[in-house]
Amino acid sequence: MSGGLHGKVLEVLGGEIAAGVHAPGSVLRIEQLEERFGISRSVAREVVRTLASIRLVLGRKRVGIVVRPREEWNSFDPMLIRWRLAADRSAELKTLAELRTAVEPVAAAAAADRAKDDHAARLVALAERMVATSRAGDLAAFMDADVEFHRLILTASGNEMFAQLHEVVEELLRWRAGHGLMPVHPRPVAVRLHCEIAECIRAGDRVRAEWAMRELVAEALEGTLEGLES
Amino acid sequence: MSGGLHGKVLEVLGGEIAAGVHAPGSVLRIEQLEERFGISRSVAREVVRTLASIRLVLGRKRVGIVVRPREEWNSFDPMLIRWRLAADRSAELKTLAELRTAVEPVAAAAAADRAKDDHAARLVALAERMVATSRAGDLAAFMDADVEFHRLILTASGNEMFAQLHEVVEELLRWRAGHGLMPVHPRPVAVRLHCEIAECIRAGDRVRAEWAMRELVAEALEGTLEGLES
DNA sequence: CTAAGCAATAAGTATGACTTTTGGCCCTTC
DNA sequence: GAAGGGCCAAAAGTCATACTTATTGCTTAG
Repeated sequence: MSGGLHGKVLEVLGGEIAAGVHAPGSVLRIEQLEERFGISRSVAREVVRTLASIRLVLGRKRVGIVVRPREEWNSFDPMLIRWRLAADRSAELKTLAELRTAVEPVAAAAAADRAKDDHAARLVALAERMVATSRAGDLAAFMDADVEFHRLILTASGNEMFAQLHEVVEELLRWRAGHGLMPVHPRPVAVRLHCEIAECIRAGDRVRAEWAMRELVAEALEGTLEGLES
Repeated sequence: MSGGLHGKVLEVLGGEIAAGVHAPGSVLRIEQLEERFGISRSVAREVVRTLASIRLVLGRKRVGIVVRPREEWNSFDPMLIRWRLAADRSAELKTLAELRTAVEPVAAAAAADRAKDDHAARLVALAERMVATSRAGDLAAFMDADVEFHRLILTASGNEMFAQLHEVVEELLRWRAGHGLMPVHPRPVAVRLHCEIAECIRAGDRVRAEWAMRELVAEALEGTLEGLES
């Protein structure tokens, strides 16, 4: 991922495959990669191994490195998500927004059941901070609080898979803000819902927490889809 | 994954890490792996690269291969899911069941919007088959139809991430059946819900499809959690 | 006691040789 | 001429070794 030859080459080649430069079924050859990137066999092979673990490619003897069909790719891999955001931002954002719609309400319900007291307290505090920053028109601070709010719910859900999606939610939130599609003052209804969710989780009311979150993400999805028209 | 030295070693080492044999923060060394498994440097390094791509480990110069904390692991990776099912089946099943609860209702709604006619028709046919096999007491055939039913909805949702979860759902369905916790005849209410879902998707009624699916997965989650007591 | 520099260590990279699998070709056979 | 078996070459897979680079912890000088 970070510096190092492996990371650089991986980034380029993975990005290309994710972008569809190499059609599914087409084959790459290790030697070809060595020449193209001026790298040694070891690095080329390790890059291929990494791509194989994301299920983007499959090495077959006497054939080469074949690009697998998209539906077999491991779409949850963070690297692949990055590459696809770069390649076709709107399609990937749509997919991610829909996933968020599915997960966050259930995560909120779980958090209402399982959140520790200090987590719940922190949630309430964050909701209050959102009220304050919203009134003050401090959008940057509002966004930070929003991101942290959702991250906290996902981790407090006690479900590791939910927790892992906090990066996805953050990406969605920040993208939407960065597109000026959010009004100068966040919508009051959204702020109110955040407060309600925090309160329900603190009170252990899983049903209402889930409902409020469902309302919130429904609105957010709508907004995101509208934003994708441009 | 399959045969080959790489796959074998990966399976063992990955399984160990997932099972907690190597505590987070502990370090492995490439040379150590070479000796232990009687493999060459290349294979050892490629195994480590694969584990690194699942975010189980992180190679650091002058230190070694350090095991990352659980919350950083890529819990959606199919390999890791397998390893965790093997290591702590009930915990992982609980996590997966909860994920399913979140995703399938939204997938059903999306399918109601986007399913092609032939997919919808196939869904209705599968629901009918479930009625028939249920009446006949043919549990194996019922299970196959059930698995295919959910797989079809997830792929028809048009969301690649949802589609990818069909293996998870299949695992859950088959596990529950294989535990005799399912009555000899599937619960009539469940069969009815499958029919309703298929019909709603065919009719393009996203709201009712989502609701019916929510009922279905809620019941399934309850059943799974009960089954996990034993 | 701090900061600069040095040395040992382990991953990372490079290279070349050897092994194994497998897809295609050819040749036989019915 | 279609079907089957066996040979060959190509490409991944594996191995062994040498060399490079970054980093940590120690040592030394200020």
